[in-house]
Amino acid sequence: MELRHLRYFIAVAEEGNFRRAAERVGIAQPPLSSQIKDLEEDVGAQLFRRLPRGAALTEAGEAFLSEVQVVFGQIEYAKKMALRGAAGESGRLRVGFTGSAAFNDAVPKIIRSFRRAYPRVELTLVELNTVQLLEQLRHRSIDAIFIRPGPKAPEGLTVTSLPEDAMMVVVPSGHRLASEYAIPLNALKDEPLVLHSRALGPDLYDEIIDACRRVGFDPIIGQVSPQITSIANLVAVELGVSIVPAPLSNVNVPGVVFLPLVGDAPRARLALATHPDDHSVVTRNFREQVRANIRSKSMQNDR
Amino acid sequence: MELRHLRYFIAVAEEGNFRRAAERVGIAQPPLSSQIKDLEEDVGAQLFRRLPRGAALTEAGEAFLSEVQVVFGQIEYAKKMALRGAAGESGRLRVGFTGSAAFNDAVPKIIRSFRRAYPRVELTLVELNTVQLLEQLRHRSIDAIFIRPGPKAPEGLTVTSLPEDAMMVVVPSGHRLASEYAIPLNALKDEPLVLHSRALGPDLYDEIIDACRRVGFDPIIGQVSPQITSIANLVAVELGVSIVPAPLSNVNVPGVVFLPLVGDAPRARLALATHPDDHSVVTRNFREQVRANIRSKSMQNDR
DNA sequence: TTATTGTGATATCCCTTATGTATCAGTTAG
DNA sequence: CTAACTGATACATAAGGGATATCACAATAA
Repeated sequence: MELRHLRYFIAVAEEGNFRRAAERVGIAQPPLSSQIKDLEEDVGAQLFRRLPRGAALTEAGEAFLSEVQVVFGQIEYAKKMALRGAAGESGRLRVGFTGSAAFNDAVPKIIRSFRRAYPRVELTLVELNTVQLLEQLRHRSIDAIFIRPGPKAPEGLTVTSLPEDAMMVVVPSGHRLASEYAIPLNALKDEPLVLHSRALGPDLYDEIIDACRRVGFDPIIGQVSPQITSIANLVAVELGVSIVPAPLSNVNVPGVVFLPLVGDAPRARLALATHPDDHSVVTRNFREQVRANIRSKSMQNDR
Repeated sequence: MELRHLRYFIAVAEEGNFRRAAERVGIAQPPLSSQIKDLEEDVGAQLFRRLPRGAALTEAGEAFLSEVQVVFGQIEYAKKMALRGAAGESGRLRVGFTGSAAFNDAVPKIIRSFRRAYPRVELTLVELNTVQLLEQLRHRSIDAIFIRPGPKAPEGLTVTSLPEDAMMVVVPSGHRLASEYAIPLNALKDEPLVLHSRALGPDLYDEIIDACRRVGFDPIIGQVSPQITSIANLVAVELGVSIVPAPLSNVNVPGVVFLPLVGDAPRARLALATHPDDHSVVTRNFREQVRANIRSKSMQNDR
């Protein structure tokens, strides 16, 4: 059976007359009769009752018609969806981000604006540490990740840099530095530093250590935090002080004070990375959306 | 576009390889490439990304596939429904009946058993008077009717006779005959007779008048009832007595008594009529069901 | 009745087009 | 580099969808 058979069948059913139906579908009557006959053989039932004056649907034909009419609509819909897919307006996008990136207000803003622009794209969000994110991205089980990279971009990935975040010092409320407005980095040289495990995010870890060394001291590593987001909580119970990306100060943790750094300070870079072999239109659109957001953000024109 | 294109497309999508897909659909690889190309042109988007090692669906292809897969299932379903339709297992049946036929217990029993046997047939029930029923049947806007015909069957219709009902006399509770067990018809010769309008059911009307004449009197026509089913109510308010098909005595009307007739009495024939040009399998099945019910009823083997 | 008209079915030829064969161009492995 | 895959291209072939002419049948008109 071919769609042709169904087109002809519907024409005859609607015209109730082979000759007119033939004219309508643009062929002569005899081949139409022949095609209908073929269809009836395929279906296994007579679809029309041939009358001296036209043709009427049998019950089999009625039943067949009512089911078959939707086929063409379905195919049209399939074509439409294919075009949408080609435009990246539908599909799937799996986005990963580190805990520290999540608190950067640009990231949720980007996610929101993408969702508005492509509401038919099925969006999955995953929070993992940087190492896991990079691994998943290489396996193509995630399409795009927000990470905090080191001074040089990760190799073998397509990277789009986002505006850097400042870093802030976190000290317990009762700490001697708590009342300062801003402090230089080397004010921390005798303080035990609460840091996340290097294995979770080596670049940000190294950035902090390197910055300390640049200003002339080797930091004392205190408690190791299992997640970046819980550093403030460890500081609150006076296990040390820490240095975190500024957006983390948005989290309200009682018992800690966030202080800006002056002078040479570590940088919290933020970047979007995608797989270089990923030519998916959805991913491309997402990267484009990120760039558009960077532009509008730098113009203070977001939302 | 033809179904062939979709079959080929699905094969390539599932195999991820033109050569294997070609083998699977039983053609050579070059024509397969050509057909897919035609399909892509028709859809207006590239459906496959041709890789050095096989072919992968593009996003357009993914979207197209997910919509197109149901098409073949739909067509198979259409074929199945066509065969069901051919067997009279689906379709529509419009059944009409007169008010007096509705109270014959055979009629609802037949409807019920047909519904059980052909649950997919869409059954419509209409209650009208005999004249209207006949008219609708001739226009083919009803498929089958239960009527109370005269001594000779209506002409130009396919008629199946059902068992006759006895007729009973209805008198007000306070009537002088109310205490009898059974009465002869001519006991009513001086009583005004409540009858339905002759226009609603001329055959039953004539049958009653004729029976009275056979036993030697011309009945006095009293109140004319707009419907057969309300005759008992008119009798209850002492507008006269009446003669009705026995099944109507099942209706509980306070203030009336139903009495059997002895000797020569009018007959309440019951018949199913269908249109002779109606070769619908559903209608045929319904007639068959009626005959089966008559047989089982005569054996007291119903339900 | 007979003639006419309109219906779908049949017979036959033709030509479009789907398919097959041979081959090419590109990439990946060994 | 060669061998072995991949899909694309060029061209020949033949299957079959379609056109034309005609038939058989029924309803209608004359």
